[in-house]
Order: sequence, then structure tokens, then C-alpha cells
Amino acid sequence: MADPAQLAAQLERNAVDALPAGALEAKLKAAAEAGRPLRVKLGIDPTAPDIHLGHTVVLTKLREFQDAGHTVVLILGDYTARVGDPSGRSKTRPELSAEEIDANAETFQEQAFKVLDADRVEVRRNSEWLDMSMMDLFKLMRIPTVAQLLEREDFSKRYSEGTPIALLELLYPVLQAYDSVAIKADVELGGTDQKFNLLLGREFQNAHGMGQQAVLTMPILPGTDGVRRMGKSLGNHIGVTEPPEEIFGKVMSIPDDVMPQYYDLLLGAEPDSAQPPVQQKRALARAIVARFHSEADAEAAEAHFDRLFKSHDTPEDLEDFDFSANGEDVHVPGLLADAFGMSRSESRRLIEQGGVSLDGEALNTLDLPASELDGKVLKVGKRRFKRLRAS
RNA sequence: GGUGGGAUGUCCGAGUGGUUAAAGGAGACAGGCUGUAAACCUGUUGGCUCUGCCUACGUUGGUUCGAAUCCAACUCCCACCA
Repeated sequence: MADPAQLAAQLERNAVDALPAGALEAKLKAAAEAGRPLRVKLGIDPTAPDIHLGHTVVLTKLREFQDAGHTVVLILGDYTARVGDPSGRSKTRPELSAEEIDANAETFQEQAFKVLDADRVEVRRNSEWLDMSMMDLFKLMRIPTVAQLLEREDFSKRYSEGTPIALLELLYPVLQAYDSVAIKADVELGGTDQKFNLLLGREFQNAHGMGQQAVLTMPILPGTDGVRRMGKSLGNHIGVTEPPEEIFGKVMSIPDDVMPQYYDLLLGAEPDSAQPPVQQKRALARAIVARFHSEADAEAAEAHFDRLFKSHDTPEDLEDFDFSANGEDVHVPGLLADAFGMSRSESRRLIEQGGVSLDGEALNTLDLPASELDGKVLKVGKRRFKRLRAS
């Protein structure tokens, strides 16, 4: 095992906070001496079914711990998901059903293993210990004070703005902090927005007379809009299970100025500044696709991208859309609506704006005979295609 | 429990009896430019059998030729006081 100081420095690379100073190194040292692996905690609430690149920032860091011989304790927050983490939120989260959460937890775990080494993970669900009696809960609720909880930026902001804060939400940090007690965490990782919760975990461990975890916070990856944090509900995410072409395309659409962050946080590398920005971004997109799929997929995705946006060809394997030809003219807005899942009014607008084409020719009529449509490529906007088949 | 304020389209937010499918902004989408970047210009942004029709301003009912706008009840939210 490497020298603790060196390893600590390596593990703290690109972390925003490593608290308290020197704690990680001390933990590593103690572990090395005792000859036991550290228990490194990450809690994820399965509020959405997919893991996106934002999640992988912290997962990648966990992987580094694994590679150094430590154990990752992945907590699927099935119980806390029902509470709803208010971190960075300005509104109360909607309530999820137990079934949704369960299904999400399944896929989450599966997808997390795209980054983590499955052999060195202990997967737990926090319902195992959070489904406790009120008496036990009361004991936990004595630990933090209201002032302490309200100190948190998002709470204090909501409080002073008059945005409602459910009592339940105030309880969230308590539950997460108790997770650390339950699994005896040595280290806990999270996004910078988790700092308060992670630190509260230390306090809880102390109150339970156990060693306090070291805390490591990672930067938040911006979404494809380059502004807000990546999140599924914000519609700016790139999911790790998305098809290669999708990932490639989405990466190509991020603003240039967040490229260095993507490089740093996802690849642990820097862009080749000798190259023009487009080339830097292509290399980034290739690397990300290769990571979650394969080199071959990355190449194919790039070729696909070029076909679409460089040579403006249609993709090679596009989906068929069967429409019924009954002798009468086909009402194109209806066809579009059925083929692409939009409203007829929306289709009509797109046609009027020249956003719809048939075999590359802009469409300007609303009704066409089936023979004019059969076998042709219908294109909507820049990237939605279907091949029409009369039936 | 008392008093006062509020609920408008994806979001924010104007609008206090008629020309309001509802100002403005954001976002989104489409077209131009381009590197599916940014910036910028233009257009669109409830639905439909689309030069018209239907549905919409918390819910229900009422006043009126006519209501998002007035009245009543109800639901929910916020603030202050207790």
C-alpha cells in the first residue's frame, strides 16, 4: 500500500473540501497500521432511475479508494428518498411511491457498477436502520439544534424568503448523518452541496462515541446547458446508459467553457490546448463514450455524428414508421404527431417554419398522397428522423 | 384561534368588467450564421377537422349582453399576532 500522505494527496485531488484537514491521511495511516480497509461511504437517493455523468464524478473518486484497497459502502437511500433531500432545492420534492423507489434503486446499483468495482462494494439500503421507533428517532433529534439546521444556506434562504420548509425536510440531514453511524463510516464522499450533511455525520458519530468520518466533497458537474448542475429533472443530463450516439452528441453540445471541468472531473485529464476547441470536444466526447461503452462504439458514434452534422446525410440505420395508406391524401401533421409524439398543432407550426423535410426537401404542404411519402425519410428539426413505410 | 395578503400559461410575472389565448422576461423549439459551442438576428411557444372553432387564469356556483377581472362558498398557500 502506498504511503498514506501520498495517497491522501492523490485522493484529495480535485476535491473541493477535505475536512478536517489531515483527517483523511490520519485515517489512511491508521488503516494501514491495523491492516484493515477503510469504509468509504456514499449515499445516493434513488429519486430518478438513472445515473448520469454528474453522479460519476463522485463514483470515480470512490473507485480510486477501491483501487487503493478500501471498501465502498454504497447506501441506496430508499428511506431517505421518501423524505426528499432539500439540498440545493428551492422547493419541496414531490413524494415518490415505494415501488418507484425500489425500481430506481435496482437500476442505480446496476449502473453504479459501471464505475465501481463490484467486488469491493457493500450495498446497503438505509431502510434497514432508519425504520426505527419514535423513541430512537427522538434520541437522534436531540443532537442538532434548529439554529444549526437553519444555518444551512438553502434552508436559511427558503426560510427568509418565506418558502415553506416541511419539518420532514429539516429532518433529512439527521437521517443521512445517522447512516454514517449505522455503517461506521471512516470517510464519506458527496457533492459540495452535501457538505453540511456530511459534517453532521461526524457530529452524530461523536455523539455515539465512535470515530468521526473524514469528509470529502467533490465539485458539482454542470449539465449540458453549462449553467445549472446536471440533473435529470433539469433536462440537462447525460445518462451513462444512453446510446453512444446520444452521449457523443450531447457532449458536443456543451458550452466550450465547461469543457475543462468535464475533462477534469470525468477523465482526470486536461484538454489538449494545442488543438482547436472542436477537436478538444471531440476527444472528450470519444473518451466519455469509450468509458461507458467501448472504443469501437466511440468511433461509430463519431462517424454517426459526422454523417449527420458534417455531411448532413441521413443516418444509416433509421427507424421505420408505418403509416396506413387508404387511398386518400395523408394529413402530414397527424403523421408527424404519431411518429414523433407531438401535438398536431406543434407539427403544423414546425412545417410552417420549415423545420420538416422529406428526403431533404423542405415540406410546405399539409396533405400529400401516400405515394409521395412511402419510403422517404422524414426529418424534423436537426436530428429527428424516421423512414416512412406505407402499409 | 385572530388579522391581513395571495393562488394567472413550462417557470417567473403583468393584468381589477369588453379589441385577452392573456403584457414582459426566462426557458424551450424552429430558421439563419456556426464547431449540434458561445454570441447574434428572425419566428414560434393551449388544442383542433385552423382565415374558423373549442378549452383555459385554484374549485364550485352566482351577477352581467359580456368576467382572469365583481359576489358567495370551498380548497390550498404565505405573513404577523397567540
